[in-house]
Amino acid sequence: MKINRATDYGVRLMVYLAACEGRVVPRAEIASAMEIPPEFLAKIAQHLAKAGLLEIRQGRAGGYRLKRPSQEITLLEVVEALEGEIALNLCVGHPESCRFSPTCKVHLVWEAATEGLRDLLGNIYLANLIEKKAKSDEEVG
Amino acid sequence: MKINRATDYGVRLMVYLAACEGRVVPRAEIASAMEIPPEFLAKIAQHLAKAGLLEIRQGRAGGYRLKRPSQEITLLEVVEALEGEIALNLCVGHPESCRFSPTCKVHLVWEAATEGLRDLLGNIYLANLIEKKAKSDEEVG
DNA sequence: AGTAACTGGATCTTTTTTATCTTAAATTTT
DNA sequence: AAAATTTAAGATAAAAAAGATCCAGTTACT
Repeated sequence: MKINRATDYGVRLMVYLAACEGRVVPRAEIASAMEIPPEFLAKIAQHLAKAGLLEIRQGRAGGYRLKRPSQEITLLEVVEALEGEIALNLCVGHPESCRFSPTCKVHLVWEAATEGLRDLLGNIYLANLIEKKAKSDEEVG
Repeated sequence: MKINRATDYGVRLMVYLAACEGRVVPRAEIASAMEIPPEFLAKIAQHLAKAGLLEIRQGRAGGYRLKRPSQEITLLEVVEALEGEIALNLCVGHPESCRFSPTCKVHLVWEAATEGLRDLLGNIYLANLIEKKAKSDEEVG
């Protein structure tokens, strides 16, 4: 019951991009800053791109960039882009996988827990997750 | 981000035992009723026994039985007996595993989500999960 | 054209999960 | 005490998933 490494990396990637505000960031920079194996990062980025969460620029000054504003991308989207829809047990979302699920009270618990988790992650936006750079009027004023 | 099969089986086992109200239930019966490979079930039961959740009777009329009343055993205990303490990401419970965690806002999210999940499971008791047999005064009114 | 940067698919290694096999021990019945 | 039944505990194995890497090909800037 853990997210996998790819998801962890993917979240780091997205948060890093959010902090870069629209700049096209080369993969090597992210890999080094976030301590992610660069080749693995490439794969993760490709998934996130297919899910419409980031934009890939190929060619000489290529790299990655968020596709949408960081205020509009939730952690849930990032996680589910990489792991598929969250389901804490097989029977969640696939009741047919378990003969007992129609009458099973545990099934209901897994569903409730899954929903709770999805709700929580669905209310957190990348913008909430970046360390705010000190801005003059915030910092001094 | 799923419980594993052993945990699913373990929960079924515990709920089945809860429904059997203190009877010593042979492994074969549980395995067959709950559709769990018997040898695998044995391993799971051993774990749960070590965690003090069930009692194993060896020998001829042997089998398994809850160690404590079903009103006092939570789903959280069962899950954590089999998977270790729930932690949705490596960094939860082991902040030293990630260089970034001291300042990482995502870390806080994983912690909050983990706590949410543990709370939910910690408030559900085996007794809540068994199908009540129709009792005359409940059923007929 | 030349170079820098990413793609997409294949491959490979390691780890985890799931399951089984085997010998031994415990307990009840005869 | 012997026999029958039932589980223990450790080893092993098979399958699946996770994590990582490689490379030929493509894109785009200068």
